[in-house]
Amino acid sequence: MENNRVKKQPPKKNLWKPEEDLILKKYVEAHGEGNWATVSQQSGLKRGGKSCRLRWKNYLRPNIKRGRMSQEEEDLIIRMHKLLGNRWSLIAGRLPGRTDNEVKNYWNTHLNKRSPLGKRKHVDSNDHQNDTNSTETTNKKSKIHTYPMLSIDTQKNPTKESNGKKEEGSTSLLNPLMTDTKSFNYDIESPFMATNTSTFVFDDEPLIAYMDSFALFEGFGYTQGENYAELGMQSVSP
DNA sequence: AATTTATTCAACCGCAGTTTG
DNA sequence: TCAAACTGCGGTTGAATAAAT
Repeated sequence: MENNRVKKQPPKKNLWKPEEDLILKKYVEAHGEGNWATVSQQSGLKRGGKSCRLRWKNYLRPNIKRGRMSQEEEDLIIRMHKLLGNRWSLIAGRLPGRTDNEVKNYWNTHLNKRSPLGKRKHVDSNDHQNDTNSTETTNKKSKIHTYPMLSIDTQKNPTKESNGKKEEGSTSLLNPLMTDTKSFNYDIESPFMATNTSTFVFDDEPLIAYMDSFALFEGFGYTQGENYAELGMQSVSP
């Protein structure tokens, strides 16, 4: 299925061509990253800045790791997704050489289906935000973020969702929430527990928010086996 | 062998946060 | 202070390919 997908590459609409890659690579190596909006003008590429940035970030930048995820990487994705939800850039930040897009795709195609509740759409179908207009509330940057493990209702947050730059691979998942402790509601769900659909709402910001999420994550001290047992999941190769 | 269905993943889209003038 | 431009993110799409019929 996923093997030998590169054997033949007929021209595909909007797919980057090797010569385009070369131009972009040389340009970035010469001028550095950033200023993506001007790349197409300066380099002659007929691509938008966002497309150039994405191509560089996901395929051209140094130290990109291609190919199958190792068991260790897969385990880490599962564990981190339990903690972080769909924070793909954060998860990818802990996987050297892997991109958020790759992690996201891998989750959606390989791991999500293994979840007892199936794909995210099924997960969402079970929660409050999917009552009626699910497409509005679950897609894009909806104000209510629902993750398998942790969701943060930012509408109840008087401050901005994030007051700082999202730091790729950083440890500041909950840091933005530290700015105001007055009225946060955390809906914590446990989709991996087949019978548990409980929702916990904290009126006060939990202590967890003050901790480095990854230090916390590591501090759980899970071994992989224990972690899977807790998740009700099994470590199964694709 | 031909057709249909399922899967994968690169790329795009829209939104929100940040920066700049 | 504000608006426009830029940047980065997660969700979604759709072509290519594999598998099933």
